[in-house]
Amino acid sequence: MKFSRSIFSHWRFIRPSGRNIFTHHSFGQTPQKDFSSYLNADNPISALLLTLRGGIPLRAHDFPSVLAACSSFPNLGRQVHTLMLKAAIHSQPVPATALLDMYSKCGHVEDALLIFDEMPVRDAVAWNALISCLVRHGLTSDAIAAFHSMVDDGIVFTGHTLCAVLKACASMRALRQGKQIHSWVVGNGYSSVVMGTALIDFYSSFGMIQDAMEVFTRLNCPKDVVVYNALVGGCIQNRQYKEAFTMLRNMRPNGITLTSALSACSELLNLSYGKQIHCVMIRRGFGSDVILCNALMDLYAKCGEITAAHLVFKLITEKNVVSWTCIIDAYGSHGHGTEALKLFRMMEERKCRDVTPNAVTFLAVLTACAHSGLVDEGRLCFFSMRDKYDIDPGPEHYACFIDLLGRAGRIEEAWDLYCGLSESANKLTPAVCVAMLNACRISMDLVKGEHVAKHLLYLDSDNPGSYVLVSNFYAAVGRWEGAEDLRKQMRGKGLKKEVGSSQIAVKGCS
DNA sequence: GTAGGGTTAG
Repeated sequence: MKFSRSIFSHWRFIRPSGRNIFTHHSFGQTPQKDFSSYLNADNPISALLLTLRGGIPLRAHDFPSVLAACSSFPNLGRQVHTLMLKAAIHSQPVPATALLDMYSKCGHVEDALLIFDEMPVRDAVAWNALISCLVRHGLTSDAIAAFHSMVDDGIVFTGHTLCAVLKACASMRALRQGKQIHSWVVGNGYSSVVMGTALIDFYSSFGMIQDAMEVFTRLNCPKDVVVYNALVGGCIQNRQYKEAFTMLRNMRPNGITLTSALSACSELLNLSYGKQIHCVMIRRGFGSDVILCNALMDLYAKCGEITAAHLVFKLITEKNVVSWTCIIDAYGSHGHGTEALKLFRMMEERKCRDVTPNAVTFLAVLTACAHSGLVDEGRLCFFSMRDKYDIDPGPEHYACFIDLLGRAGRIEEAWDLYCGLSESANKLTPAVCVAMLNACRISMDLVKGEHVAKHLLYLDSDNPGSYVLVSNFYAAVGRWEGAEDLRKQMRGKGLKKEVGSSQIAVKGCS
């Protein structure tokens, strides 16, 4: 790919650090040496595994780092808890706080709270860990209550406390209280880059991007990539794309920055910036990153660059269900149904864990069949959802399949499906009715069509689009008086069909 | 031992 001028050309090549905690995982002949080297090399999981296999016991001060490494492995974490009980150090503030945090990060809130309850002495860090745990799990009012209890207990709160409370304020939509924290932070010299990030995130969540920018500008300490990302993300969430791209030009991005940048490109359908971000991804060693590649692939496909989308797909080393769904949808929505089906079969053949097709994948496959008129393939796929994958087809799958049958003139088969749905009211959605009505229009079936039309107008009586569709149906089958009557009903209700619109970036970013 | 950034497919 050639780019005349890159907006991101000065971004330097830096490989992301991706140290794997299992990298040094091999049990040598000298466990004692391995044990301490694992701990020294910050590879606590391997040290823990040696301990659990009857090796050297962990020392009291080893527990916090081992627990921190267990935050994605709850079963290991529980085993560490048992070791702590045996060593009678489970109630000491430092290891107990680490234990609380481990349970919190593993999603075991009840266990985390139990640890806190059983702590005989609770210092500020223990309280902070508790408040963070409550905020993390959406228990915001409990978090605020805990903050008050902490103060009541005479514990002096810290910057950590205020960051967690600020997050709670954002999710409770407590703007005034959050602003109070801001004033307090400024007045008492609690500013830091972390606090600044929390404040930027807080103001962004209220759409107050100017205030977020002011926090950033006034930040009187070295700015790191996280605080930049918070502001870039805030700008994008608040649709301030120009500001976001200006910031992007003046920073050194990491994977998270690029994720935000790609989401902005997708929102704007801006392929030019997308291609430049693609170059940066390659230069910075993110060329195979599954999340970034999926987003990029989708952008290429949305912009009609199907070959580029496929190239990106091929480069993903660990393709997930989203990657496969994306590429199937890319081909399918551009009328390449056979290619989409070929990819779907390749996906099925993989039979790997995590790459099993899901409901979204099936929708992509059905859409692909519908766009290319592949009736038999579509039918096979529709029925394999339940038979082979135990996925209950949703109304969107029915709508798509009925549409496919309707276009092929298979009105009776479509009707049978439609009638079968009448028993489950939640599946007979306006979209299903629209698909069935179209099928009736194509087959000029007045009786069935009138039945469907009636139901559509019952379900979607305030949607002008439904009246237009029904009116078009009557016109198509030659019932002009019916068509005119519908238009009159629509006018009588004061409904007006909105004019369709679409947009694509031609120059610049907005 | 506790705090800050994003999450991709319809």
